[in-house]
Amino acid sequence: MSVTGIDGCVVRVVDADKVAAVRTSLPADEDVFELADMFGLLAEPGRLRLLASLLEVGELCVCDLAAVSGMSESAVSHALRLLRAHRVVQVRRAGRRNYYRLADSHVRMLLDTALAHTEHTKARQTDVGHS
Amino acid sequence: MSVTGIDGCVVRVVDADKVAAVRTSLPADEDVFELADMFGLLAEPGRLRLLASLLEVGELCVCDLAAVSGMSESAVSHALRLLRAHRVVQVRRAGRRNYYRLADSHVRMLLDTALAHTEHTKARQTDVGHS
DNA sequence: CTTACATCTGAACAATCATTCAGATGTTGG
DNA sequence: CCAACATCTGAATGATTGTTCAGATGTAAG
Repeated sequence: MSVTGIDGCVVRVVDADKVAAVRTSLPADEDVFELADMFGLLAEPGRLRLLASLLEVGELCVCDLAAVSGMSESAVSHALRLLRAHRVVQVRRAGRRNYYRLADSHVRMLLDTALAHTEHTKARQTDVGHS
Repeated sequence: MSVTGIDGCVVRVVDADKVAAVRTSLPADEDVFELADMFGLLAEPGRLRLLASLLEVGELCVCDLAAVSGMSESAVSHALRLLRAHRVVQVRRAGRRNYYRLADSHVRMLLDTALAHTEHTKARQTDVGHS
C-alpha cells in the first residue's frame, strides 16, 4: 500500500518494517553473487560427481575422474579448469599426470551437508524395506 | 594404464582400486541429479535473496519480496513458481495477497551453512579493521 | 457489476553454459 | 630426438535459462 525507494526506484510495499529489517540483515550484493556462483559450481551433475569423488578419496588424476564420473576427459578438463579458476580444487603434478584435490573448505562443508542428507534419506528408505 | 567398462564403454584408468571404491560410494544417478537441481535453485542471486529473506523473516508477500530483492514482481513470481514446483517454498493466501515461506529443510540447512560462512568471513574482515 | 488491485502466466528474446572436436602443450622413456 | 602419452585449450554448437512484456486470472471494495 505504501511506497519506498530502493535502487532509487519506487516500489509498492505492504509491510515496510519487515522489508526494512530484512534488507539490512541480507548479505551484501557482492556476497550474494559470490554465493550464487559457488552454488552454480555445484549445480551440475558432472561437477558434483567430480567434487564428491574428491571429497571421498582425497586425490585423483584426470583420467580416473573421467572414469568415475562417466564424462569424457576433455569435459572433465574443462570442468576442472572452471573449478580451479574458482579455487575450489588444487592441482599436484606427478610426472605427466595431474592430481586434483579439494581446496575450499566452504565447498567441502556444503558438499558434506548435501551428501549427508542424501545418504540419510537413502538410509530411511532402506529401513522401510527392512522386513 | 589399464582399461575398464563403465557404461559399457572402455576407459583408461590409473588407480583401478580407487576408481572402483569411489564409484560404489558415490550417490546414485538419481540422487546426483536431484542434488544438482537443488543447488541450481540456489545458484541465482535473485532466488538466493528471496530464500535468504524468507529464512530471515519467515513469511513475505510477493510485492515485499520484490522490494527486498530488487526484482520486478513478474520476475519474483516466475522465481517463486519454480521454487514452488520444487516444493522449496509454500504459499498461504490472505485476501488478494500470497504469502510465501520456506518449506524444505534440506534447502534451509544448505542456506544456513552458506550464509553462516558468509557472515563468518565478514566478521573476520571486520575484526581486521578493528584498530 | 464494475473498478482497482495482486499475482500469475506464456511467448519471445538475450545470455549463459556444457559438450564436442581437433589440435596444442608439455611429459616420459627409449 | 622421437613417439606415445596425459592433459589442456579454443572455437563452435546445441541446450538451458532469466528477464521482459502484455495480458489473463482471481480477489476485494464501492
